[in-house]
Amino acid sequence: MTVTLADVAARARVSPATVSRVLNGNYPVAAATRERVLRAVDELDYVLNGPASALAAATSDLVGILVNDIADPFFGIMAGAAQHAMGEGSGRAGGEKLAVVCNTGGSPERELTYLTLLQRQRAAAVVLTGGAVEDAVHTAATAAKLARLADAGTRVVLCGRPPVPGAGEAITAALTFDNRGGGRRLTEHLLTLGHRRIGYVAGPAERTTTRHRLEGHRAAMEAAGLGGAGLDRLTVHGRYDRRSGYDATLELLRRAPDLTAVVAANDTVALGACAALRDRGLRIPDDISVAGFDDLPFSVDAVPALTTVRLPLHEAGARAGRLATGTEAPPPGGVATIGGDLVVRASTGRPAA
Amino acid sequence: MTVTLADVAARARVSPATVSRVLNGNYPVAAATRERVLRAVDELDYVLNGPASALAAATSDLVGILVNDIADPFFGIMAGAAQHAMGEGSGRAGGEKLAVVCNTGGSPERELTYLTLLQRQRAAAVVLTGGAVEDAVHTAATAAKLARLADAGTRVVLCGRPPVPGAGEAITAALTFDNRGGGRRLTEHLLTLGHRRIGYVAGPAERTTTRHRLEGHRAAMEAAGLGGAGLDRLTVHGRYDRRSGYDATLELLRRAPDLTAVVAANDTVALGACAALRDRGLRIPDDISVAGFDDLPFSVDAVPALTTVRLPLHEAGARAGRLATGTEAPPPGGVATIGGDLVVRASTGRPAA
DNA sequence: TCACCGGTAGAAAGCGCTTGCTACGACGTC
DNA sequence: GACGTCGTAGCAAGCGCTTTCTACCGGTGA
Repeated sequence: MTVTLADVAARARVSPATVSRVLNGNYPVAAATRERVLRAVDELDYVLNGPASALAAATSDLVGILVNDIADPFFGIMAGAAQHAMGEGSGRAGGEKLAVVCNTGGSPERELTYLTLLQRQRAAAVVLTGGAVEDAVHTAATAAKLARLADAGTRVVLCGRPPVPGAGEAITAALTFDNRGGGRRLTEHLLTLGHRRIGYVAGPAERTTTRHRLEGHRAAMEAAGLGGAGLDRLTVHGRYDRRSGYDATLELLRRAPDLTAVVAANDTVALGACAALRDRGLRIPDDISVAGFDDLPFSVDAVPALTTVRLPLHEAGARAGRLATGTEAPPPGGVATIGGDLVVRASTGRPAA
Repeated sequence: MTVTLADVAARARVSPATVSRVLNGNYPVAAATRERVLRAVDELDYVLNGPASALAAATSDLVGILVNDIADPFFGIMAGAAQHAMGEGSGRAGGEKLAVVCNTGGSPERELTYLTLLQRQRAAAVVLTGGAVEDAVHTAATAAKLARLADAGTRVVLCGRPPVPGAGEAITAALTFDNRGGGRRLTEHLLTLGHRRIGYVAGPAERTTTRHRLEGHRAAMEAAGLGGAGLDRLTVHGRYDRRSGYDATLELLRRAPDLTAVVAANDTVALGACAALRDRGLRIPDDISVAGFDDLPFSVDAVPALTTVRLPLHEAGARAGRLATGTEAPPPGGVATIGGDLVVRASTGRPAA
């Protein structure tokens, strides 16, 4: 029924070995022979059997990209860039990688499940994007899983996620965002404008990204002499989505009606915050300033346009893709920190009085 | 080095066959034996070799989901839902599907490439989402490829894409959106409000989605006696992104400064349109109305909130996922049309005068 | 002219798993 | 007490490919 290597070989009047070599292009084959084989492949519409090939060669061309939320452009952009970068990668014809993205939904269990599935497929590489959950058990489990992947020859690259504690060896390269620095600069911007009562709508408490951004914010606040217990009251945790930003902002307003600025965990949350503030009759930035993080495409279109920290998601994703295919050498020490740029737009201004 | 089935068998003091059967759970194995095998699997931290298993069984647990743009929530939502639905699917332990999403970037070539790659992996199913490119050559190539996939046993399901001409047999199920009907109702809404000079910012000319939505729009216009050649002048094609919506709207305004409403190909484009109108000093909806399509999450947050056609992306994706895993029976005739609901919000109102 | 060599192609041994078929107790039945 | 029968487990033959090792051929330098 299905066409096999042997069929092609028969048609081209060569041995299966030769066909394999033509297809893999890593062994000298006379031009005339190659030609004949290629023609047979074409005529028979032959497609290599991936599993068989993977089994025999003990390698595969599958690359997994794990994301927390596939419906979130933050991940979509990185994943798309990574996938694209891999497509470019290999020069040789059949060398296509099957770059696939797996949606963990932010669940560490699903993350582990996907890692196992990829391990099962003997994936060539795995790219983990986004913040990690900070839970000792899961961190250890993840580290162990990554270690097993690594010594099965799978390349492991982290994109926008800090190095996994205890998995140092296993990781090919880690591209981490300077969330702390970005958070600090963002709040410094607000402080410079004259704000003193600044609320913070944070992401889920147990995520690294959440913690780092919040730490940056607090560092800035403390440096301005605004530290202390009050900060906790002005921080509300939630999910990284619009709805959560909306609710958290309402809660923030309830706790401190005299806020002059709200910093959101990311742009999506900031959008929710804006909606909440508007619904409360507050004008942005006249009555209250709002700032986001990430600079997703829609942020410039928000009304008013969002002040935020731009993360080079596209570049980071592309680089992760190249790292995963081995097209690019890992940074010295395996870890590279990627900074974010403060982008000041219309959603932040001087406080009212 | 790596643990194999045989190692597990040795440790559990049974034959490899028995281990395989325990793992696959499709053959009676005595409870005590099963127990022993499972313990060995655990102790050895054994992970099945996917390629080997796929080769021997001539099936795999890979399911591919093809999307046009992974950074676009329209696709992200469907893909996420599909992936999630597959996770639920199988009751049995090892029955996890590796649902992966592949980003074609809207390129028919890449789509074909991914289909080949999935065919090579002997994927269990393939889900194609989003509109197709209407090009005779590519349509034929796609139909042929789908046919080959189908008779290699791969389930093919279409989600938000019309049936592929010439691939009827090959397709397990097609879930198509009623883009035409939605487009018509949207424009009818505008007409009812009293608009007569309505511009249309369309998507790429050669896509089915674009054509269907536009046809719906025009059907409504013609029914209102507003058909004819003028329609072409009031239609500008572009990509399905914000930037394109911005530019196209400017062009539209240039052609017909007296427009009272703009219908956009989708919500993202509508956002760009809003930005352009605002930059031209027009107020929405006082000076001009704007409508989108899809009802993506951010649409309700736009200022003003976007009037649009809600597509049940989540449900469609989930259903596609179930269809792909065989959890749900295909609709009669293999094709189901999914309607969209008109959602009237603040971005549309009566024309100025 | 002959041994040797670079360049190509083939033979065959797996890669790790699944599964049809066989084997073998332990029962139940006539 | 002999013989089906049922429930379980093992044997062994591949699945389709890669790759090592071997073989062959025409040309070359001695």
